[in-house]
Amino acid sequence: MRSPLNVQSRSPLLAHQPQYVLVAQRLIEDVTSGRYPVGSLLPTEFDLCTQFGVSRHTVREAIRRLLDRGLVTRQRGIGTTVKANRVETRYVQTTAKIADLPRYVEDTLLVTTQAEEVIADEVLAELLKCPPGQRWMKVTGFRHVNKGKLPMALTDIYINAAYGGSVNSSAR
Amino acid sequence: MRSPLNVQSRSPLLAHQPQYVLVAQRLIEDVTSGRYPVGSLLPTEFDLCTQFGVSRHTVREAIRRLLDRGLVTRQRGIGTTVKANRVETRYVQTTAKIADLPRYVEDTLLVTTQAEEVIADEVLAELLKCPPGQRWMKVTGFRHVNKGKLPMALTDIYINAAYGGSVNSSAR
DNA sequence: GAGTGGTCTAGACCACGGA
DNA sequence: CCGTGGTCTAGACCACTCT
Repeated sequence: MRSPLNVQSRSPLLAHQPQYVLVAQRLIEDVTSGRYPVGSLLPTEFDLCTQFGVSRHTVREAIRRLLDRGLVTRQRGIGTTVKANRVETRYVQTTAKIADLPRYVEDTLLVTTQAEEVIADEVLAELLKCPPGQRWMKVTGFRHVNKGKLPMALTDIYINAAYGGSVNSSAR
Repeated sequence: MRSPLNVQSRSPLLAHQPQYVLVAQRLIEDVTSGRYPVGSLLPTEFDLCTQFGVSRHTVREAIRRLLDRGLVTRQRGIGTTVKANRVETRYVQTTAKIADLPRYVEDTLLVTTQAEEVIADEVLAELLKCPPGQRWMKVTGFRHVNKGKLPMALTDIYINAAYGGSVNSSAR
């Protein structure tokens, strides 16, 4: 194996990190450092198992974290392809809870600053859990608490183009 | 077990759905139909294993789908709590907000170089879409992958003073 | 056919919350 | 204490891609 994972100090003061997080950190480091350039293939699951000395389940759990962050995509029979070499801070992932939207709208106000149509590339497709190539309306804005005094968060909302018309009005 | 999962037709024309998708469909159906109301607990993993006649891994993979859709949350020692009774796939909201920082911090390290309170001048007010004169906490730092070898990004975080108190401590 | 990732099982131990 | 979900192992078979 490449080098044993840091089994973190037993000190109860230090937060315990699961192995798959440690593996993910190493892999993210390798991707962002250019060891695995964009377009290249990551080592196979089997290779990573022996490199890190962990089971396949742990390796897959680690790679899932890279997948969630849009760093890689995977294809059966092919491998794991690097798609990006940095984590986009803006894309903090919170999946759709349309049920929360009414409550959101009650308490907060979205001030739209930008709205444009985008085509989902592979990274965005993974983020949105949709097939690549799909059309989405991307709305950017600041979310304010209630009467719009204090901006609380910067928000990107992706609306499937097929339904964009109805939401467009609500965003205004 | 409650009832055997439909082992889908062997017809090659029908798309094969993995078991954890079928389990997830059943659970989503149970949540949206009100069998498990918002606020209630889902059966335990062990119960679901016997109900559906699948392994724990498959059950967990199914529940992960509900988790991704924001239908439930989970707590060790407690159980799986229903948080919403509607699933909506058309809208995906990604938000960069304070509450999401810890998850991001798992894999990266923010080395704070400066933290100060600023008063928004006209330029900053335009950037932040706020009235001039508002108080903000400005945190500047380098974001590193893992042990801080290569800075990945230079980050300026503006935190509205009204929310700055809790974040101030975590940033240092 | 060989190699890849996708699914699935049957076990194990741990960390946490509540009685 | 017990039961919960969280992590992890070792193994298996399958679907897919490429040669």
